[in-house]
Amino acid sequence: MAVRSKYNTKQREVLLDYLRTVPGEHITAADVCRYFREQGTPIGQSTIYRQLESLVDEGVINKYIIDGTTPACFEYAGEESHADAEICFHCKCEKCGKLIHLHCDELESIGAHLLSHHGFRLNPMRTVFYGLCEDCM
Amino acid sequence: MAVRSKYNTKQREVLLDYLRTVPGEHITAADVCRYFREQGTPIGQSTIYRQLESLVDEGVINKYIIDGTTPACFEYAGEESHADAEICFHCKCEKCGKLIHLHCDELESIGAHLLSHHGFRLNPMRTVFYGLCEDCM
DNA sequence: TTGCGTGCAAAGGTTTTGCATGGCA
DNA sequence: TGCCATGCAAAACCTTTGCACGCAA
Repeated sequence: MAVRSKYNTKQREVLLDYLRTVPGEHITAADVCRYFREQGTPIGQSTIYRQLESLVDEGVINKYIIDGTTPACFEYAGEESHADAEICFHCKCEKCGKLIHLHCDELESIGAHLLSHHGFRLNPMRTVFYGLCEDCM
Repeated sequence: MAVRSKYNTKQREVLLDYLRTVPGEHITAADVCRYFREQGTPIGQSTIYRQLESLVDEGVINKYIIDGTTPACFEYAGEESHADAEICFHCKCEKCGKLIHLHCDELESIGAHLLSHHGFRLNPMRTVFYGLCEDCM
């Protein structure tokens, strides 16, 4: 990973600028489209999809896929060495569809447990806990 | 959960019959459609999607979503009463597609943790851990 | 008889692709 | 100058929905 794209275009630059202003937030491709449209400097959606894909490959942003029916969301991860990258878990309510983002040390430990006891390297970015949220219980 | 559907239609019956013949295999909605079409007894795709959804709700089959662009796949899980069934977690390898069933007290404790600390009632039947298995690491 | 299940067709929504144009190096 | 990136439109894709008809209980 960390394969830089060949060209440094204006679109790539402003997209990165925007992503840097919302670290830790989860935004969709549609959010990005809307943001630049409302700024008066729209970017083609294919460009946005293609740039986001590149940035994921480079490790600059993370991509979260919740399920097949909701759009994928992206999160700025940082451009330095990301040894300190935060792990984010997701809980999705089966009833109201609400998505909850969790940063929790205890949950992070299950990754280590799965690896040491079950020989399985958990990918938290792809893993979603299904169940019932507080309001729907 | 485990809410039986009200009617026992012919389509539901043959769909279940088919699923029972491929336990442990991962099949897509399109696979099911094609199977019955080739059998000469086609079933409408909306029926298939709706029945599969019901069966997931009832816990008879599991649904696995790899990502947003590939079709979801389903796996027969069994119809025994799940009232006293032990809790079973699933790990799916993103690379080879292998599915691992886990019975583990430590993992079960995360359900309690999610409930007490995050107000979220985990549904283990629907939750899949994605990552890499031992062979693919 | 009641109302759920079915099936066709069409919509829905996200993501990808074709292709001509424009811009970076 | 040589490619790559862009952007528009349209396609591709899986899945869901509307609606009339049929069938289970």
